[in-house]
Amino acid sequence: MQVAAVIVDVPSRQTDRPFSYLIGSELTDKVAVGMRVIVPFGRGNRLIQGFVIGITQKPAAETSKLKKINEVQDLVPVLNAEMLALADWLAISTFSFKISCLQSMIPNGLRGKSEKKLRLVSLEQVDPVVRKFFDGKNEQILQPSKTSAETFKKLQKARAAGKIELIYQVKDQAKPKKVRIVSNLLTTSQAEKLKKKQRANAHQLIHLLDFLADHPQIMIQQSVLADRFEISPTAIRSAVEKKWLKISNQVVKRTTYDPQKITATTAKNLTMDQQQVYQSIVTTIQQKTAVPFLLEGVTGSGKTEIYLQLMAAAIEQQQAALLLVPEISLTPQMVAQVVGRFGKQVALLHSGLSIGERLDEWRRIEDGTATIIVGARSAVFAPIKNLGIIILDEEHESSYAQDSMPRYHARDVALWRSRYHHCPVVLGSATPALESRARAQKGVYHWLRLPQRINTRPLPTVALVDMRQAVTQSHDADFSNELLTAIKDRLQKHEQIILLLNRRGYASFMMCRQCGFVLKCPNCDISLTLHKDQRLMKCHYCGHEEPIPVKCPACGNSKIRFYGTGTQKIQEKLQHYFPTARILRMDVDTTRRKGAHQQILQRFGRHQADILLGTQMIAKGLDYPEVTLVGVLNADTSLSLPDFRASEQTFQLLTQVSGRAGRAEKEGKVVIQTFNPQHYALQFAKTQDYEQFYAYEMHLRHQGDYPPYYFTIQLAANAVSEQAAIKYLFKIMQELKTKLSPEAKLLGPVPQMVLRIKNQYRYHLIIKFKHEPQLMEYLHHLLETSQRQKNVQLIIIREPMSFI
DNA sequence: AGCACGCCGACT
DNA sequence: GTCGGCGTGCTC
Repeated sequence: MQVAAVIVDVPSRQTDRPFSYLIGSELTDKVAVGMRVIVPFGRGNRLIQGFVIGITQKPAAETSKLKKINEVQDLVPVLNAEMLALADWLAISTFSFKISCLQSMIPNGLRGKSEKKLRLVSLEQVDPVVRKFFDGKNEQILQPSKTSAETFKKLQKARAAGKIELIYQVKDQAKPKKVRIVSNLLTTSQAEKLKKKQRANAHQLIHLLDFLADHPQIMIQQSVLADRFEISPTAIRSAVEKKWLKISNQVVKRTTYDPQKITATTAKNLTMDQQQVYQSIVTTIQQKTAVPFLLEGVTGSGKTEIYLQLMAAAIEQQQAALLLVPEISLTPQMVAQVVGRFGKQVALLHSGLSIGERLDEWRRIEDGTATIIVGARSAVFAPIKNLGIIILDEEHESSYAQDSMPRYHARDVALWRSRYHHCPVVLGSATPALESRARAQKGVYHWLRLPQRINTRPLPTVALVDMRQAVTQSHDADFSNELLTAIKDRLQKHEQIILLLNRRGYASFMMCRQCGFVLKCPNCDISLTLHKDQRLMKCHYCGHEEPIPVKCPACGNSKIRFYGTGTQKIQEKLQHYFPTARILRMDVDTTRRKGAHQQILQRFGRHQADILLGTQMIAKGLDYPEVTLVGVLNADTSLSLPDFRASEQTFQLLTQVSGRAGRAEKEGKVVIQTFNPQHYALQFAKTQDYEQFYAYEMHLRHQGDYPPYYFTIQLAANAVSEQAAIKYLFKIMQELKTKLSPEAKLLGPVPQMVLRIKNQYRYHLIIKFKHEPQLMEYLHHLLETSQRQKNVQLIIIREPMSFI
């Protein structure tokens, strides 16, 4: 008998192992490793999705107790041997559930959605609430979020009484797209003849016949016919009736860009520096060796052109290329560059795609139609079969690390795949992550540098403004006179301005000036954030929201104030200073709608606004020649965070945003406002000297025993009882002390930055170590046994982004 | 995660 | 005496 090992879609510690299912005779030859199946699971035999990770032969005697696979969802496996091996490695190295790893490798559209359908069996003596739920129909899908607790209970009761039947089903989320294809049934001479017969005022039909005469036997999408050739649907309908045309439905792949709208570009000549870098890397493509490169190149040093030519080299060898960029850098500009060079063999994967578009792009990669793959973090799992090169641009970007299970870093996955495919990886950045730069130092990565800007244009001048003094002059804590003067000057010259509001670890909250009361979330230990546009106070951790109070909930006084600088407030101020300036604001509020982000950038690019005001998201990958001034309003809010990476992140942000000034003919200026002008991160940002920053920061990391000198692991314990969480971690710490070598360091248990979230107390323990061969195994053992510690949930995070 | 089984309080 | 609360433990 054939038995399949199935990883079921139940993300929990206890179900994180293969379950055996019988492959019924009707499914033999239809089930293969890597396919999605639907299986009954648990006592109620509810149907859920699963992945087949192995098939074995078993004697019939051993299979009597096994359940059978219900259905096979694929004709061809969605996961190949590489992906299954990668999932194994990912699950182990990131302490994640296997199912979470597998799910993150396929497009969302292939992820089955479990649904519960209720069927009314008997109409006799049915509770009115239940009757209302079914609303005249005899089947209804149960949506727990939309069903009231009362209805829920009544439904359960009716089910127990046998009046309702519960049906489980698994539904696909994406459907293939069908389009209407118009086929011309006329020959040129027929069309000409018919044209002469038309009445002179039948403009539409004559126009259509002209087209048909010119394009005999053409098959074309109806929408294209309408858009490009301006043939109205009415004319098409009447032509179909006249049997000139035939319309049929055809399954098509949705496209995410239109190559015809993008101008083709050709390879540019490389400078000597670029040529050298290119040569070192291209050799490893040709020799098919897995060499990791760190390409450290200042902004404007022409990294992108090298990427494009390296990808072309891979294509020349009949291999595919993967380019990873941070989500926010995946702008139409960026896409146009790649598509302009490679045309329709480019596949794009980013969050702006619909489920269906994403599925189609994934299929194009999978079947080998697309060989140049550009995408954000999760594109690192693109099902590319024959990889020639992987490029990770802006490799220091924290968005490459996923902060939910599986907590992977795209860089690590890229390195793994490079070893699997025997192809090089290029990690590119102007400001590499310290870890990467240190590895280059040690020779783990092959270090390449581009120290010169391509046109030898000087970097923009950077001015640090000491806000402690500036405030006394301008009487405005947000704008110094120096910045205001600079803005005024650029506005007069019709040049553009980018203003960055560094809002990391910063939000506007409510406080009573009478009694000092701060409005907090009832479930979490965090103050609620003001969302002016939605007229709500919101909790960013659990989603709790409540109306904005008009008087203090504690003392009833109406002297309440909202603290913290929001982009909205800054925009109002700015408009007050410069009444005629056109200001675009980009923050979470204005970009919530899909595509809004791109829209704002495009408007700014077309110079339909003078000032772009925004948070972090405006700092990346924008290249607007008209921008000659970049202002950073509050450089140090991110510095004050109790996090060992605070300086690094501040330096990277400031360097990056500075690079936005003066990219073309005009010289750029950067004004950075700060309350800590003497801080080294700001001083080095002023001189834009990464190497010096690196040396200094490494010295501090060494002193503080921080990464990259130590590896780190965070053990987080969440529990309703504060004592239980502390006690559990304390027990682990005692045990760890006996297992670890003396050079390993343990910190904690200490409360996490936000002590309580969703009514769970959160503590953690940090392990810093250099070489502990037994540690990973012990931690996995810990997770397996932790399920018995019912009241405490243990989460293990390898190399956490911060310790707070 | 769900779902059933099982053991204690407030109702007919 | 039963209904139903949610603690506990298992899912091929």
